[in-house]
Amino acid sequence: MSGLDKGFVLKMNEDVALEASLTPKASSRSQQKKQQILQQALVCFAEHGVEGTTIDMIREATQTSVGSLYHHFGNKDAIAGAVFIEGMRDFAELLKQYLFNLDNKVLTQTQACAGVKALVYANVDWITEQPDWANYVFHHRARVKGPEKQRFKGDYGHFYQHINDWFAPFLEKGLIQELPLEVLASVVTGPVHTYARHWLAGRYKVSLVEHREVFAEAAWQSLKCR
Amino acid sequence: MSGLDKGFVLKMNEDVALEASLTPKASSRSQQKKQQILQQALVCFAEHGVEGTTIDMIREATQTSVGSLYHHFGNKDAIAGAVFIEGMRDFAELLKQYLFNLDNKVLTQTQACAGVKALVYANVDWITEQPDWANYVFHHRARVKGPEKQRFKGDYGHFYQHINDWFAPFLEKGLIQELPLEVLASVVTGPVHTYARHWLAGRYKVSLVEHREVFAEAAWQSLKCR
DNA sequence: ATTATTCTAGAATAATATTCTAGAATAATA
DNA sequence: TATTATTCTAGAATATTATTCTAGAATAAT
Repeated sequence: MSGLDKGFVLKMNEDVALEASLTPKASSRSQQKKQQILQQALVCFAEHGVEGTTIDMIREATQTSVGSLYHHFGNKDAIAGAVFIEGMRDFAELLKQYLFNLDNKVLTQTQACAGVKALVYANVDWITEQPDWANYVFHHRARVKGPEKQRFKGDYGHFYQHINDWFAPFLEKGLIQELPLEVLASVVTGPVHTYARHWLAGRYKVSLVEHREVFAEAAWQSLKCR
Repeated sequence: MSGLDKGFVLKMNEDVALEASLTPKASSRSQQKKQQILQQALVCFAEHGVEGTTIDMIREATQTSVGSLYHHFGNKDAIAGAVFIEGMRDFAELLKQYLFNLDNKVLTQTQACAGVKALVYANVDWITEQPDWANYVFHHRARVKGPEKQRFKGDYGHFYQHINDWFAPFLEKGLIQELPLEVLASVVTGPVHTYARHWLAGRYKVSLVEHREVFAEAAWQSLKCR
């Protein structure tokens, strides 16, 4: 941990604080219920797909009532969207640890390489530890809608910015190729994600983690300046 | 064209012939209707998403009846699955042209590079020409179920094998890194697909095709032997 | 020309999401 | 602690949408 983690991680801190101040103490028990719903919903979704799971299944799995479900989330799709956001938050937490504990003051090639590889490692490791969540996140980004979508965009944008900032010095010093940010991101995560999608779907037999170093090395080779 | 295209392209030739022989001439008009349904379904899906489009929308768009829809396809999901398969077939057609017109008898680094880049070009160009279809294909592979899924698996497996065979000589001669096939595939298509997903979703502003050469070069750099 | 088959139509049915109303639990305030 | 306000739970009622079913029209086979 340390003093690094102030105010980013999807910049949820302010928002959570704000919400908490709007609805004084009410939450705790209620929040637990919401978490339980999201958790059980993920289980259902992983087993039957989002369309395949009925509200009634979630109701049964959480030992609650339709009224309660619709009270906490306005409709089925809002549950699906919330599961996505929760997953992304969990992933961001891990990535934060992997990247922001590295030093970006010493601008050596070794450090640039470590940074790039940290991105790959974080992806590989989270996907490996949370296969259901990862698979869900891969397929259901579009479930996030309306105001939730806007909020997520903002929060994730901040997070993305922090990553960008971390790498900026290395780019300036010419240790990493000067490509558009989106292209860099795609080159680093693309291969891992593509492999992961197939593996999670059962189409590839060798687990993602076995290629952890291969993907990390490939990413670095694509990005480093020659 | 030429003498290259015998019996692959998703190995549909035999099956189509078989089906045609089972239901002698019946098809033509019926097939046209099926095609029209798939086409209009894609339009609806692109606009409202699969869940967002009702059977009634498709019925209206195709000027037909529910009975007719359910006669041609057993249920809504079968329509969704068929749209996916049709899209993949269209893409495979293009890839075939790009790759199999190249020479793989002359085993030079230049030719190996051309082969790898052809894969990237085919992806970039098809996605650019058929953005709706591409976006659909990216998100709805899981819609293919039951016997259709098995058939698709077989057909696509054959196609994949042909690509593999094309590259085999270059691998043997040590012009391309000896990595597992799935890893090679992920490194080549991963960045393009990842960028494409974001672009198609409107999250990236610069169009995919503008990075065509960048992705092609990156793929080659990752794969070539040093 | 007759018969069989495939296709179209739309009403009837079934499955499922969503809304609504009443009351229970919990928190806020005095 | 008693009172009041708010949030939460429950399940029946309703609405939406997918699917089935039956009859008849169009097309193909003999």
